[in-house]
Amino acid sequence: MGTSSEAQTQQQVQPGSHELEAPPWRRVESTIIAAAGDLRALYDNRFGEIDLNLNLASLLCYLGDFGPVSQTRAADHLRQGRAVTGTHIDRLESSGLLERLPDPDDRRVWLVQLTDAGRQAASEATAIDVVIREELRAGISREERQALANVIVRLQQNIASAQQGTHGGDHNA
Amino acid sequence: MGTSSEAQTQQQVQPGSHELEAPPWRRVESTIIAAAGDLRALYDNRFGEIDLNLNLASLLCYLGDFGPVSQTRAADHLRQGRAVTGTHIDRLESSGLLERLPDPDDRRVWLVQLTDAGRQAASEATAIDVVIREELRAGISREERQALANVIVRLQQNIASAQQGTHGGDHNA
DNA sequence: ACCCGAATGTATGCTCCCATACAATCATGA
DNA sequence: TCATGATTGTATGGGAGCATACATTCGGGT
Repeated sequence: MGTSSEAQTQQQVQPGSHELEAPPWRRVESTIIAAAGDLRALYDNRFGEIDLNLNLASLLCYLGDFGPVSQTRAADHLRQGRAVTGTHIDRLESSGLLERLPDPDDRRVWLVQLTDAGRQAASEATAIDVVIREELRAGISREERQALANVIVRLQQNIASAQQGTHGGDHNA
Repeated sequence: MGTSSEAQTQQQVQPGSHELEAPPWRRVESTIIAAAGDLRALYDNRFGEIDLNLNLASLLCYLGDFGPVSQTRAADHLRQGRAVTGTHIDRLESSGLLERLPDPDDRRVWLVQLTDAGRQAASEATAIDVVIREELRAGISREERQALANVIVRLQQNIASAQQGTHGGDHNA
C-alpha cells in the first residue's frame, strides 16, 4: 500500500473490521475459496521471482522427484488437462529447464526430463515453498493444521459426491 | 459425465487410493487450493441450472440483501475488479435480472438494483446454496466447521502479511 | 471562477485454464 | 494381416479474471 492510487485496485484489508461476516454465504465455503485465491496469488508472486508460477513450479518439482514421465502422467498428477500441461512443458523446454526424450517403447509419447538447470530451478522452488509454509505457520499449531487438512479432505469427498449428483445439464444429446 | 470418453478429461477420483500424499507439497496449502477449485466447480455447476455461476449468483444475492449500490461498492464487496463486475452487471442486466439507475447525486455512478425477476433468481440461488451447504455438511460437525473457518481466517492473515513482504517486483518506484 | 487530484465506470490487452477436435500411434481381436 | 477402438500429444476456440489506460465527473483549494 505504498501509493494510494493502487489501493482500490488491491482491495486492501480493512485494518480493524473484517467484512467477512456480512453476506449470507460468507461461510466456510467462501472462506476456503477466498483463502485459496490468496494462497495461489502468494505462491505465484514468490515463484515469479524465479520466472515461474505455482503450476510451473509444481510441474518442475514433480519431474524432479519422479523421474522422466509422459505428459499425460504429469497432467493427471497436477490435476490439469493434457493441453495446458503441454503448453507448460513447451515453456519450460524453451527456458531450458527440461527436455523431451522420445519414448523408445511408444512413439506417441514424450518422456519429459529435467535438465541440470531444471534441477537447479526445482530446488530453488522447493526452498521458496519451504519459506512460504513457514511464514504461513505463524500462530497455527501442527494439530490445527492436521485437523484442518483432515476436515478439508472429508469436505472434498462430499464435494465429489455432490458433483456426481449434479449432471452438467446443458449437454444435450 | 455419462459417457466414458469424457472420463479422462474429468480426472475422476480413484476409488480406492487417493494420490494426494505423493508429491512434496501436497500439504495443507495445496489441499486448500484443490478443495477450493472443486468447490467453485460444484457451485458453478449447480448455479448453471439457473443460468448463473458462483460470482453472478453472489452478486445477485448481494444486491438482494443490500439495496441498490454502486458498481464499485459491489466490486469491493465481491473482492473483484471493477471492470469484471461491470461486465457481470452487463450480463445480468441483459438477462433482465437487474437495472441501472442513475445516481441523482453523482452522475458518474450507476445504482444497480434487482428487478422482480432478479429477486426471484436471487431467492432460487439462495435455495441452491442452502442445499449445497447441507450436502457438504455430511460427516462434519459444527465445531469442526467453525474450527476450520477459524484456522483459515488466521491463515489468510498470514497470507496477507506474507504478501506485503513480497512486493510484486515489477512495480518500480 | 478555475485548476488539479481523486473516483467512477468502461475498453483493451494479457494470462490462465478448460473442452473439444484432430492426426499419429498403439493394441486387441477376428 | 488388418480393421476397430483407445490413447498420446497438439491445435483451436472459448470463458473468466486482472491490470492498465482512458474519458467523465466530482471535490477542494486558491
